[in-house]
Amino acid sequence: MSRSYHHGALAEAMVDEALVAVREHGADHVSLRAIAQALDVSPSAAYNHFADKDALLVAVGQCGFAALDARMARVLAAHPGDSDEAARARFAGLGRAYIAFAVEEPNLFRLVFGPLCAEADKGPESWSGPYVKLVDSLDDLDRRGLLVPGARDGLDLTVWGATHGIASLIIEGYLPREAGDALVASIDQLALR
Amino acid sequence: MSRSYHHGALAEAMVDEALVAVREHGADHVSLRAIAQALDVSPSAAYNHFADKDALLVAVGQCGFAALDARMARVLAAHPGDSDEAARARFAGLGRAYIAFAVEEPNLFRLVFGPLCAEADKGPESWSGPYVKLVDSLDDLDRRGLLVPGARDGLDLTVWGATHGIASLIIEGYLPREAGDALVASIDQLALR
DNA sequence: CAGCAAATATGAACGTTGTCAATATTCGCG
DNA sequence: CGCGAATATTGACAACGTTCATATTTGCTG
Repeated sequence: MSRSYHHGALAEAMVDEALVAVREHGADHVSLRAIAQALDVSPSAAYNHFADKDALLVAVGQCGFAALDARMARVLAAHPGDSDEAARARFAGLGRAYIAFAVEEPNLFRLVFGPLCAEADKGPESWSGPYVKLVDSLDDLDRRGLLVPGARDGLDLTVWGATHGIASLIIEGYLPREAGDALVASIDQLALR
Repeated sequence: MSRSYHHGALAEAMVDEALVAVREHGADHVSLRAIAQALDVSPSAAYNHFADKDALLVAVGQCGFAALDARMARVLAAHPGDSDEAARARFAGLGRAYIAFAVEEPNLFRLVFGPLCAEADKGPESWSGPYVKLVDSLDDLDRRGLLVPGARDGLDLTVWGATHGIASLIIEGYLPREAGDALVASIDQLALR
């Protein structure tokens, strides 16, 4: 036989394969059977590791979430230091990274923030990654007195919302890619000094 | 026979039925066959009026878009007058209406701004409705000198993005419903004076 | 080392779905 | 009336998610 009866690590292999399929064709238009076939495995083999096709997609979404978090972490690492300049660069970079992720991986972005994955892990606990990075960055700016007075309240909401919204609108074709930079500039102009 | 062989106005009837189904179960989880059955019509009858199942969903999305536009128009009509107060109320009301639509009709909102409908009518031409209402409102505030100096540039982007993003994040469960009001307050605080 | 239970994969099957081709029915116009 | 265009039907097809009974493999325990 070409392969051993047992695949060995089917769960992870299926997530990897599904990840590729999602990035290429979107979470809809992904077939469990096709993924199984690509892995030389019976279609029903998946049900030993995932309750559902949706469960597999949720696992893919968690990978996507991790990728977004890693991208934002990389930005923070790229602008270290205690200077005001660095703090500004970190803040702007976080927003740009968020939008860049959406633009480069729109199907993954849609899955991560779609109804399917949102049901799975709601609440900002598992959301600790990107969310606290934004909050920390804003706190940092605030501590340095770089924020417009009185602007801190609700600013995380506004910034996250604006970033997420612009990212969504760009990848759906409602706004051009340059809108990302314009958004960052506008937020800087509104909230920073 | 219960009804004539010809249904007469199948296209509109199918859109109406599909609209209900989308609002209840989401654009995914909508079956063309089920809609046809609800209308006592053969499954393939739809293909005389729509190229695709997707085409039908796009038509539903256009209804949803019209509903959003109508909601925003109603807000403008509810706060007439030339006063600064009215202008502020119109601006805040537009944002609240956008978010309220998303909260009350999340499945419709997702369809309207999803990849399916976005492909159909991209560009702000057909988008004239809600988008120009926002732009006009901002221009109005600017003309009255109610905007923070220098804030007008890119503010439509930021406001639309923030509103859209908050709406999305609320209906996916990442943010509580109150975030809508907080967002409006935060924008007022940042951009208005 | 033997053997047994748990884990894992298979195959066939079911019901459902979107879609198409061929056919039938109806409508409106000459 | 009759004929073409519009509209609906029937039947079929392939693909899908899912389940069940079965087969194979692994790893632990005696």
